[in-house]
Amino acid sequence: MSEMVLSKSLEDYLEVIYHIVVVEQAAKAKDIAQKMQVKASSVTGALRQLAERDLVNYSPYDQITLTRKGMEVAQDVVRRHEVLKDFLIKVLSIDESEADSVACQMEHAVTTEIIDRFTKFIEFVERCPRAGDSWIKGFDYYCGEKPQADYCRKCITQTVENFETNLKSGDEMNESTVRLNQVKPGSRVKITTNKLSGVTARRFQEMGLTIGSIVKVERVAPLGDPVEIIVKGYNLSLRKEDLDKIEGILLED
Amino acid sequence: MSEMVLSKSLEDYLEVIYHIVVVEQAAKAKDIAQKMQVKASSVTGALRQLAERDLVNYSPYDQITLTRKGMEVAQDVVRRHEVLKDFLIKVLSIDESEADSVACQMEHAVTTEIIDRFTKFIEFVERCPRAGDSWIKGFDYYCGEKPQADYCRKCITQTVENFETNLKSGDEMNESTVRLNQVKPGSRVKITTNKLSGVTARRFQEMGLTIGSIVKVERVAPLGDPVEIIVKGYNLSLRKEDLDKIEGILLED
DNA sequence: ACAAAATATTAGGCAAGCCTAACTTTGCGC
DNA sequence: GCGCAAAGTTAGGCTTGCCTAATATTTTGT
Ligand SMILES: [Mn+2]
Ligand SMILES: [Mn+2]
Ligand SMILES: [Mn+2]
Ligand SMILES: [Mn+2]
Repeated sequence: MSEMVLSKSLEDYLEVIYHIVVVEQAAKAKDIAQKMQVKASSVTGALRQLAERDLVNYSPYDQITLTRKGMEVAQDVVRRHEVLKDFLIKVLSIDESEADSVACQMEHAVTTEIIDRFTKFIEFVERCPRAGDSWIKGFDYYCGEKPQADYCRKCITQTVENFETNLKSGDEMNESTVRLNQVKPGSRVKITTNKLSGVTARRFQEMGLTIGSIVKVERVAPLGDPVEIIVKGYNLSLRKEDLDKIEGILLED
Repeated sequence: MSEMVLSKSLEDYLEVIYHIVVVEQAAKAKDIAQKMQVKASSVTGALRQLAERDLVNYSPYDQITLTRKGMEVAQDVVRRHEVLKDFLIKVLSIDESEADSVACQMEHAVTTEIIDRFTKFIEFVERCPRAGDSWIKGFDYYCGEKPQADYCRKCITQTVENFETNLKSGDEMNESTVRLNQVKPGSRVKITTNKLSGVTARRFQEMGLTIGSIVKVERVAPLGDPVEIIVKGYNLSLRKEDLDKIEGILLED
């Protein structure tokens, strides 16, 4: 068993299949070929390799779906892709379609630890009162023609405003992270952290409870357990001890 | 002629050869092999391809050097590498050796425009009074165990301090960019921008006047032209009109 | 129900990049 | 100058990942 190192190409196939099966219930070779920009015969070859590694359920002329393990790996690739794309768009202001294609190449170069670091960084930029949206706008401005003095005047003004607003409101961060088990029925949360592991982690991921997904807490049973949540349109019922390991950002209604 | 799209592998060979020839005067196949972690016979194959594209001067058993074009392309690859590595180390606090190996994979995925954006961003983080070193330290802290409230108190304090210091000193940026032709003899400058193009650009690059390199202005001739500078141990004599197109950060001392 | 069209697979081939093993060339010590 | 070790090259082979062409299967329309 062990390391399961996939080639860039196979990671991309997995990614493409993932994006198909979250919409349809099974992937067609033709659609995979079209999204991968390859001929159908290349898809057959890739599917054989993925099936050999137990990442897709496949046999000739049969339905193509992801196995449990395949779903897990695919989601990991997709997460790397999305985080990098987010960084390129939100922080560097690269345009969406270029960000997407560059992210899809970079995703194969980075470890999960580096992606976590990117995630934290984006989050930090969004939430730190010294940074935030206005700071990123400042960066755009800074990238312009003769920006320095002008930018800096704005920057310092903004700094003071932020400072005063923050002190007044008592809000130290721009948004607050909560654990899912602290959330009251009716609230929505954007998932940022998932510390579950093993089988439970997999199960939840498959149910759509992934980083970045938005979850609404629906009902809490009389004894606080189980808790019913809605994610991607599905109702799920989870034990409180598991919710404890999932964090997110509380969204305004 | 036109696009000259090199494979990742050939870009890496070029990069390795570059790093050798800036120290020795010619590259040995054995050393290339060792740095590329590849057998010597693979090097021969790569050299043939690079020679075919006019990037290296090579024929069997002969000296291996970079052509003008090869030097240019190599420096472009090296720049992509260094900028990404810098970002990973300075902004995300990834450790040096991992940053290096990840950068060497990412470098093949990014365009020059994206690299420019990274460069500007690193510069912005270093120079903006709202960010700077203390902000990045804040990020490290933020990544720790239970950091939020605590971090934010520091952050806000720091913001105010920065604000006051900046207002007092009248310095709006943490460091100031100067054009090389404005620099007085004896000063050192870290190059950040090079707007030269064509043959001149190439010549200067070859002489070691690259982004990030540190240059000392030695003497200015009576009429202000030429100017003598030291870069990477070499004395160079440049015309004032060219210096005009090069910018950098003035270093203390 | 069955032919035609669409979809998928197989077979065979090619390029890139690496390898090992066998060879040639170079250059150094004596 | 000569002989030998080190360095470099060539030949041939392997894997990955793509292709085209031919074949097989499934789906669709009547
Ligand atoms: Mn990809
Ligand atoms: Mn991708
Ligand atoms: Mn590289
Ligand atoms: Mn590199």
